Amino acid sequence: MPELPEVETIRRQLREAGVNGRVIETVHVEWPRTVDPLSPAVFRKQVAGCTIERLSRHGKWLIFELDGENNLLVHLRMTGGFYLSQGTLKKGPHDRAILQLSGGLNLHFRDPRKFGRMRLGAFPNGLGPDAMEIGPRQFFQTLEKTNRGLKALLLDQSFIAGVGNIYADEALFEARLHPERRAGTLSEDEKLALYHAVTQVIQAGVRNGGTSLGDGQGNYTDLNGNSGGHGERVKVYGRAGQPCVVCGNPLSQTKVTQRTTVFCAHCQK
DNA sequence: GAAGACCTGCTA
DNA sequence: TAGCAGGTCTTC
Repeated sequence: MPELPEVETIRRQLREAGVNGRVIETVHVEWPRTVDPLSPAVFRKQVAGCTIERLSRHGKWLIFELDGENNLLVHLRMTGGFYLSQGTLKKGPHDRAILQLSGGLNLHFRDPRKFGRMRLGAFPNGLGPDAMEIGPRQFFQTLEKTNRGLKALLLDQSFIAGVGNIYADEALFEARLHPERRAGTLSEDEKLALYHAVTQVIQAGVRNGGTSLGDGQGNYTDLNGNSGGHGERVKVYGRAGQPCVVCGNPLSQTKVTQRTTVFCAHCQK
């Protein structure tokens, strides 16, 4: 569930909570595959005793910059999230890993579907420029190298890092471009519209503290268990059959690259 | 590309 | 009970 804005919200909240500067004293791994390919024992050994110097992010990866050789790289995948507790450790039902930090702060990595991953490394591999930082030139260059469908391209993290299913649909709607439109057919104006749409949608998501939809179990909540405020601003995702906010025609739903895709067949060409 | 794998829990 | 989910990997 979490895309760039949700990860960024969590990063900011972790920083505000004073996680950086603390020593990781004890590491608990409750679901071994969370730390794959390392064994829990090796992972614990490598992480325990390190200081969290800074928290950064690239795309959907949260980066705990450590004082050792490695950084702790975390991907929340579909249902991952963090919460904090203080004092005596009480494990929650979906906790997959817990870092006990200096000062009695416990950082719980919660992940009902167990897809989330914690890795050790300098930096996550295979990512293109971050969606909050990509410039128009860079965006255009990559766009011009391919003739793939636009939705598939936006979801490709090696093209642009951080866009997921919700924000891809929202960006394509804002740009008035059909999700299966081929990159090679875009006019200069359309390329620019897409660039602005992607950056605007992502930035709006960050400003509003991320997107939560419905109240399902896997739904995104921030560090404090609160829903993101962007859900009510979503114009197409999850609104199939409802009227387009621009033209009033019902929104269409299809599958593109095996992902649910909602768009306005009238407005998006 | 497409399809399956990885997983659980909610909704219809 | 079947179907679906905000993500990525691997294997055709």
